Amino acid sequence: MISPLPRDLFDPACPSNATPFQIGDKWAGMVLVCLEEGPRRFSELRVPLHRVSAKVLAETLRALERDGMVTRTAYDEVPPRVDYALTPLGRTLFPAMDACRAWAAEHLTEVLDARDDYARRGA
Amino acid sequence: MISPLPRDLFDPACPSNATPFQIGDKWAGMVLVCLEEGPRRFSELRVPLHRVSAKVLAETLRALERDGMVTRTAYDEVPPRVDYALTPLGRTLFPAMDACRAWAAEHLTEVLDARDDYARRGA
DNA sequence: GACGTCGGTAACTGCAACGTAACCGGGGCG
DNA sequence: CGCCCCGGTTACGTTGCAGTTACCGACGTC
Repeated sequence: MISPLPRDLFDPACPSNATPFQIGDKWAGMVLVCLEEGPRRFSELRVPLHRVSAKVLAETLRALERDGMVTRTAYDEVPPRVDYALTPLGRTLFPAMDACRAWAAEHLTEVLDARDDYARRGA
Repeated sequence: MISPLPRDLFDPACPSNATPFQIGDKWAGMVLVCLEEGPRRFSELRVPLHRVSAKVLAETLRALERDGMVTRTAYDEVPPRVDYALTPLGRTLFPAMDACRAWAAEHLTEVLDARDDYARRGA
């Protein structure tokens, strides 16, 4: 067991949930963040990503595997076990992702204020 | 007239077209890039963004205006004239966008190779 | 009077994303 | 026997995004 994933990515206070950037599809960025500290099993990923159905998580993981961002390792055991880990290529995404998340953390309130102003002007 | 927009953003060689990142929606990032050098009219934006329908471009611009990224200025003239310009907040996005585009420029071939490998393993 | 310009909007259509629920194998366990 | 475990797959329905087409007003031009 590596360290737990303490963050709730769906917390409205979490900038990653409000970033205007996305990686690939809607969930791929969050999956990469969940893998940052080490390999995870399918069902471990489902805990922090509880808003994602198994189907969509499986599709997201296969897309990331296809693009060389993660590796999928199946162990021939009972009960079956599979884990997913970042590749070196996947790790190269973090600087860019961090820049996006930093932008969101810094400017989120400005965006929300702009939306309020816009709504009031329309009203 | 400011300088023209020479790049074809849909050129397969253009990394911005292959970035796994998006800003907001599918087109917003490209619109911001097109506005980087100065204000543009609606129909000027349609030239480099010729793959976007007028409807979607209008929706994208309104979303960016709502979020305080661009300003819309309508001149009461005949024929009507409207232009769009980046706000200071919109300009703050460029460092993060540049990080994303740099990632794509650097790693695009690796992603394409990974896809080829994946397709061959599946075949 | 017909047509073009500019910056859109409205209505319709198709399709991809996403969610839900059921089901799978192959063993362990009560 | 019957049910649980894990890591999914399959079928099916809904939602929302994107594209196409047609149309608008107010004026200039042929």
